[in-house]
Amino acid sequence: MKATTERYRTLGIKLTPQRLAILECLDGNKSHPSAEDIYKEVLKRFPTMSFATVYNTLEVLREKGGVQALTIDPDRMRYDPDTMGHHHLICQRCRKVVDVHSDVKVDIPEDMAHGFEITGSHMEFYGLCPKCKAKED
Amino acid sequence: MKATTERYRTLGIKLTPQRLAILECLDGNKSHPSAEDIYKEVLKRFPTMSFATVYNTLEVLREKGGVQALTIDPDRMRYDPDTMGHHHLICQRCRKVVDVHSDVKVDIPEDMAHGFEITGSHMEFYGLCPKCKAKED
DNA sequence: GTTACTGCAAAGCTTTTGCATCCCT
DNA sequence: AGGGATGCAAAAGCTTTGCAGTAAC
Repeated sequence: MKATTERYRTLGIKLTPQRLAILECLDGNKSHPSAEDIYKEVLKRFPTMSFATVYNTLEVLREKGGVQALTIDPDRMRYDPDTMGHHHLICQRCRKVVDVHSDVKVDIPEDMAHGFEITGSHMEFYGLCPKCKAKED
Repeated sequence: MKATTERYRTLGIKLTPQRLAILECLDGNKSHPSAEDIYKEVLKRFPTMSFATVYNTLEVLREKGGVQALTIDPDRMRYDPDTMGHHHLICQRCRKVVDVHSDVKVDIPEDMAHGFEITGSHMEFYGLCPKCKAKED
């Protein structure tokens, strides 16, 4: 059994060919794809694939912790199969997103937490990616 | 002349009663309102106010640096008149957003920048606000 | 056999745009 | 006076939903 299938099962959801294709598309994907990116990719293998199935599956995966929804793009949701804590570099010109795995522990002082019970954190670094920086001149 | 009016002029945009109302609504506003929040608020004083005017004005203000657009809410854009670098606490249940002004310098090691030219950063802390934490039990 | 997923289409929301009119400078 | 903003409505883009048929368990 493929590793992807195995991991899928551990999520405790019904396994379908479409869902398997979506998970394989996400597997190790560092491009932070949008739902449409995933749809287009999976469409190559499943010409009858529905957009609704992509959204439904992503929502289920998100609930089960199989994918992380990122709000880093003003225009659309982005998805990240890497659900371990990490941060992101975002190109403000072309919207490219790159992972930043940092050991730096991000903590907030107790007196600034305003009574919140903090469960996670995320750092975003904005700037220009190498390609867009080159075009700038 | 009111301080708000004065600051508005320094942005170099045409001053209208509607725009003034929007800026006054934003002035010192710590609630990180959505466009609709602002629309509803301004509607009280300008019953003929158009949604398009709110969006147009927010876009102009954003370009001129008079307001910051936040992508911290999956459902809608949020706006923040505080354009000085600061971070946010976000309640994942009710979407309440609270400012975090921290002196902690947020920097990324050169070797993790992936060639990006970094122009800014933003930290998000997720969790439950006091009210939602109380309901949790 | 049941449960629940798929696919299609339509609807829902937020945000944008076109255009005629009006108003600030 | 002229350029730009307003207001209205319609459109656009992303995402969700209802439903009948179908596949996974």
